[in-house]
Amino acid sequence: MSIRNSFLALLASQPAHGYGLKSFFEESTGGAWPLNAGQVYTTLSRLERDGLVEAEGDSDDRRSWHVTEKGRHALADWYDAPVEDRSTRDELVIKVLVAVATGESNMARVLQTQRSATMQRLQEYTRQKMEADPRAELPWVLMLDALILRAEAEVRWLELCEQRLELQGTGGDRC
Amino acid sequence: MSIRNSFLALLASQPAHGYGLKSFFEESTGGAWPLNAGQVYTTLSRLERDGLVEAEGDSDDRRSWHVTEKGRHALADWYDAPVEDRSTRDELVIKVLVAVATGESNMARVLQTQRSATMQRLQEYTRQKMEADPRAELPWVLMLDALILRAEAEVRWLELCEQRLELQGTGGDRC
DNA sequence: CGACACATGTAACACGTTACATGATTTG
DNA sequence: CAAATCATGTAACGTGTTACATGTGTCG
Repeated sequence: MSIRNSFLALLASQPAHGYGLKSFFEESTGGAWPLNAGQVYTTLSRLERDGLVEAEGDSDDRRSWHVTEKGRHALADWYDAPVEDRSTRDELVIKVLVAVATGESNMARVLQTQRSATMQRLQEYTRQKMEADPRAELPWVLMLDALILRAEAEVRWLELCEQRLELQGTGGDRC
Repeated sequence: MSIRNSFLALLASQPAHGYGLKSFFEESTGGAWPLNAGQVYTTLSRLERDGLVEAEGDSDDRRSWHVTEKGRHALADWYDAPVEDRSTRDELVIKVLVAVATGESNMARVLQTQRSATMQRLQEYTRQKMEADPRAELPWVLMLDALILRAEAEVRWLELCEQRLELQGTGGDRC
């Protein structure tokens, strides 16, 4: 629902045409979620189908979209309700749990591979955060904050898994 | 790909029929990801279509599935490659960033609503973790670890957002 | 002129999800 | 006997994603 509702949010603040929504969405996410141009229009079609947005000019060239009253309600609902916990569907968690459940022989390697990758990402995010200007690139900085905190949590979880499974990490990739 | 690959993982450790896969998957995830029965068979059809699994008995009653050589490769690929970072698509992150980008007036409320909800979850997870037996319910305990670490990271991020946006949290829902 | 941003759209697909229909077997 | 569990499947749908086709305007 992220793209859908994001479009709703922009259109509630001001009408826009498809391409504008694309730019807005990508800027909002600090460029971390690039959209395929086509996706903009499939998403708009679905919003229109559900009566949440309407097109202003029927012209072929630049259709201007605006939110309906129903759309405003849907947006308010989005903002009002806290996002549900989707961690139970997280691919990494599932992968590790399934590996445990099947008695996967390379358990230790799976955990270490992931930990290395996540720590490398962590370094890269941290580097980028130092280079970023919080005033000029607020979305990107907020995104980096999220990315970093998530990655840290992931590393901690992987270490916890190693402990609980009584696996000895090599420690070689710790820094 | 989680369900798909989880099925592959079980079938690589031993052949099974559809219902068995369902039970296995739900036990592996500590019951945190319940499957609709139908989903098992749609997933198996897709795996079969892609040549990753095959059905043993053509009987109507209890078809036994096993993994193919190609399926074993696919599984190895899954285990070998670290899971990509999907945090950039996280609904909460997007929601907050979009709210910031549109100058949403109720920014503070959105953040606080979410923080309250997440902290409540956190409490509930912590309570359940205390009640759980790590030896008898390892999957569920590992899942709870993940849930807790994620929730903690989420709370920290929300607080960081408040700071960066120079919003004063009420602090009333801190405990 | 050529590259790039602007601008719109269709068709097809991926995975996950639900509702629904059906029946056998086990257990209280 | 009734309820729960075991067991299989289909049809339809949701969001997100890609590949593809098409064309205008602008700037170096």
